[in-house]
Amino acid sequence: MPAAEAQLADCAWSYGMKLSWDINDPQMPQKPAHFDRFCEWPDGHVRFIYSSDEKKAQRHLSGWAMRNTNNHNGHILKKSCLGVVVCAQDCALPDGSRLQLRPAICDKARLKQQKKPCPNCHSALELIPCRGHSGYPVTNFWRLDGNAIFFQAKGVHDHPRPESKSETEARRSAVKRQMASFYQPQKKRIREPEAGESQDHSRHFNSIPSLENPEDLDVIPDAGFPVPGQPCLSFPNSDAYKATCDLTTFQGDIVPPFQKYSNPRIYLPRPACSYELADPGDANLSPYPTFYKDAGSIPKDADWVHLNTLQYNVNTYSSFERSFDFTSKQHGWKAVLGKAGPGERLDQAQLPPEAAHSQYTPQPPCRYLTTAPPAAPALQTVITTTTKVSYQAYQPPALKYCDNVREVKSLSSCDYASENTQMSVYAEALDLPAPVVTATSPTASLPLKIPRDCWTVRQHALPPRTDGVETWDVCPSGLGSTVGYADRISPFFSCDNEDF
DNA sequence: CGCTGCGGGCAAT
DNA sequence: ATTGCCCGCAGCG
Repeated sequence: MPAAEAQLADCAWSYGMKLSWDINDPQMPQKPAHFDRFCEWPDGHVRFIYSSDEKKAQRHLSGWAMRNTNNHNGHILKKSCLGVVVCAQDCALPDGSRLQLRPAICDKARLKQQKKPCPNCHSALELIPCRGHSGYPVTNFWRLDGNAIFFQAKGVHDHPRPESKSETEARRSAVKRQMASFYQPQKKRIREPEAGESQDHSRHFNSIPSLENPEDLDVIPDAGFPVPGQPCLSFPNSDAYKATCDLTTFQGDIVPPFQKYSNPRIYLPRPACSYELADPGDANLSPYPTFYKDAGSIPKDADWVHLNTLQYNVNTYSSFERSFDFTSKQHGWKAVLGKAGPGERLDQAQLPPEAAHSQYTPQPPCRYLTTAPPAAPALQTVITTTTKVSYQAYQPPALKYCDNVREVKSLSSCDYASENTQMSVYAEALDLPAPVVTATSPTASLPLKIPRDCWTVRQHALPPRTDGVETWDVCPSGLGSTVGYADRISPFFSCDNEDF
């Protein structure tokens, strides 16, 4: 897996953020010196510059479920996030994680999808809309200019990651094959793994955190979770990564897949830029042979059929969430939003974004990287205040400058990282309320372990924009990272942005 | 059948 | 004017 790791490491570095540009600029940077590796899970206010030869950029792919949004600008493709489909009852999958399906992009298909029952507990499915951009869905912008594809994201996803597109597709194709083989009379039930699907799954199994009592575990997060500041991290520890790869634990849905590790430290090695399927050579690692609990009642729904795989594929960071009381936050969020079924979106849309943000925020590791020590009461205060600030900041683009570096430093009880793993972040992006919650979450009681316990945020003397926007460098210690850290630090900066 | 991009149209700000 | 979003259409796999 060295190649994949290298890829991730590359992906973690954003050239696009080093340059000063906005997707709406009349002139894009001409002839970029080099291009960014494609990042499948961009989060936060990030910008990438891809080569126009980059296939995935050409197709405007994203791990997030992004749908086309008409912005009446033929030159800039805008997409907005659909969120994630979860079980309305928040039921636990066999491994303890939560269902997180990829919302169908097509409206009709999505409605249909939401009418289906939870493949795990048969209760309703529920679409968690994305409100990561000041109450609106996170938006991604694509613009082709010359030999470069410019990508800009606005907002921080305030929901878990859905399945990636490749995972969904793999699952669908797997279902087809599954059904095809099942309906062949006397066909053996223990199906042989098929390269096309197993390659994907094997990769994801490799990334499965092993756990029994997630709440008791130390977690070293990486990009397996929506990470505004580090959407594409490399594995912090490849040994640990391998340590979670005992595939024999996935050979049945009765045996808890993680029981072997009663008290492990969890590494969440899910590749953030996992758009490539793994080596088909791992075909024998497919979970399918032991898939069905009851071969006599094979569901026809793709989500059903592939559930066992899905739970590993899509929830590699669910254990992380649980480690941070994710579910309770989710419930709190639901409480605010009211009960919802399909079509809830409209109801939720009526809510002030502050409510959603302050109640429901799956907390990316990087947010915890700011090991802010405040206790819960302080958290509440900050949430209220900063969300307001953030929201206000979003309207009139009156710039206040982010000049308090010390506050940033105080966010992380850490040393300072090496210079060559830095990324730049524009202070202009500091506008989102969502990270406020997380940035101030007390981590002292949380079982989180941060890689090298350190992030660096410092003012950056990079190409000053004429509009007075300043640039910041943010870097996780010892790790290449990307962007969006601004979102985490925004509340403390009380920065307004220029509202891209 | 679903994904994707396009573009008309509407409503709110 | 901008932004968000709904809708339908067409091309594609």
